[in-house]
Amino acid sequence: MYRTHNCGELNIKHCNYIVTLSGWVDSIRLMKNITFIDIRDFYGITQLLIPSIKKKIKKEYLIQIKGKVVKRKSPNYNINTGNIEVYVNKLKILNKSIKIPIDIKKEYSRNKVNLLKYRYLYLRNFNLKNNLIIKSKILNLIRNFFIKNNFIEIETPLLVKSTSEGARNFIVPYRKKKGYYYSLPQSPQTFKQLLMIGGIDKYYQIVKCFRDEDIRKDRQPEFTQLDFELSFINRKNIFNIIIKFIKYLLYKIHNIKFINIKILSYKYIIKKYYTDKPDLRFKIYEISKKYFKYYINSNYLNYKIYSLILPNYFNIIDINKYVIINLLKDQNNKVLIYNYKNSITNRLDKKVFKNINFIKNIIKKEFFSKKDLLLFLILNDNKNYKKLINKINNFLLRSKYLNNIYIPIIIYKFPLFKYRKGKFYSYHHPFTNPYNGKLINNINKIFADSYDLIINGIEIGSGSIRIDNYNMQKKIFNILGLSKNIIKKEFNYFLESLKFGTPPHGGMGIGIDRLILSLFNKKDIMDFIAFPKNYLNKDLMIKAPSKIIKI
RNA sequence: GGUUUGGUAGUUCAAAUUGGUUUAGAAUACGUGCCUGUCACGCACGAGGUUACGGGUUCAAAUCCCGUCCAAACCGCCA
Repeated sequence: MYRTHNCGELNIKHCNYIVTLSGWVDSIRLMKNITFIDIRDFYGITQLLIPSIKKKIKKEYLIQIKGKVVKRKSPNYNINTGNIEVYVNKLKILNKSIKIPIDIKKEYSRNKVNLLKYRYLYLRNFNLKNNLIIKSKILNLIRNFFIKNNFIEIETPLLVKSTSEGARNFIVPYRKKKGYYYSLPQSPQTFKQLLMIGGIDKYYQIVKCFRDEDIRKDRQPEFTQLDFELSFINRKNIFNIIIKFIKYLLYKIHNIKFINIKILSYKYIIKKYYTDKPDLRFKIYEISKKYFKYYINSNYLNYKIYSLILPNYFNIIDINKYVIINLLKDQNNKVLIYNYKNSITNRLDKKVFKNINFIKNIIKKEFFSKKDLLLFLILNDNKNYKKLINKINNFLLRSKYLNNIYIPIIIYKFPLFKYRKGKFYSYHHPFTNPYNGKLINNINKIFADSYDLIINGIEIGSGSIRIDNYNMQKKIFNILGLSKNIIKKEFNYFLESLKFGTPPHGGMGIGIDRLILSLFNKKDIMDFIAFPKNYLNKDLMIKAPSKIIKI
């Protein structure tokens, strides 16, 4: 027997037990007549006490010991097993280790070669290991949620057909006929729609997807997606499921019971935040010059004025210090602070503003609660004001007060197409239904029945109500400029399928790694993948891609 | 595909102002020894470098130039 207990479970209750433990040597503290060894396994660290050590033990040796659990003279409160130690009387080396090329305990900056090359060693790192545990738990929660809601998990093929639409495909040569290829799927899109046509009412799948594009901090060439699709639903039905799902996760993970998920149109979002993935944990935006003549005094016409809404979870004293110190470096800049109270008592800085309604309006529309604050940042219109705003923005984003705040948004009513280089492209994908099921002549003004889920500025997933009508699908392909030949070769099977009584259906794909990033306020997708690829889409550990060795 | 930055002990990083005798350092890891209570143990000593590789310029190259390889960030791309 290799062990009676693991290295993370022994405590004061186990005193006088004779135990056997196996694990890696985490650290050695050697003295003349006494030696301490920290032994580590998946579950934790236990201190061993060895009166006289005879064997040569080095770091990362795998050892097995037998001994008695005793109370420590001086406890270490930093670890779970800190009250006890094991008085060793048998020690066996199970496997030796050479000097290791990375420092397991260290937190490295991103993407060091050795972290990827010796990824199996860095998996022994406490944080990385914990991240993988988190991911496993979340996958479990996801499955629970969908099973509870009567979805069934169905696998779709990974060897599929290459299409000219969308991201580049990874291709796989076909052995039986030269010049023919499979492609790895970018998503199970058409397959899940075919499942709906096949009468599978509610489907979900946790599935690998592949996109041959360059990576970013939140992007890998192969990634895991939560994919789901349902029949006989409309947009609102799906929003309800998304809301229920996010609430479920936040409750199970962070014990957050009340959360307000906003549903906003694309038009509104873009107009207001100039981005389709805003982070609403605080709001900072420039007040458009067109309002100036009504609301701003003429002395300030040449200034840039930003409004900054700070919800009550910020510590205003900290923010004050930073924002004001930064802004007032240049004496011409100015900061004005309003809360709910002094805006209704009509406090007005007459030097700057003409009209209190301006301020009241912002407060009415933008405040989450009456404890929020509205700051006006009145900036000299020199070249540095953008840098300053950026700095403040970054400062707020890094703030510890944001750590447990989640503001999910569902954005809907995207454009159906985007026009680029003389061609129309699908904004979402070519199977998306138009917003009210009808096309109009002005293609630029057609909206889509599609939606994105954003949490704290991270795009978690997107989906749509799909086209369930043969003619509509054909029209969309035509607008996209797909030739008859391409339609026939790439999508014939799909078009055909729409002729057989297709149910109304829709769904969504959610990037699981990004979901985790947003739920844990993390930035780097690699931290949640056991064996990630580097910036050239290479695996430095197994050295892939590689030439094929012919035997 | 484009732009930019970088490659120095096993590892993480410095310095070496414009080429000039620098001992190319530190921390950590490693080795040897000392230490009865450590827990990031401590202390002493030691070993460790063809400055990524190849070529060029020069009396002289870590430093300047060219090429190759490797790495990082951003843009493009991600229907």
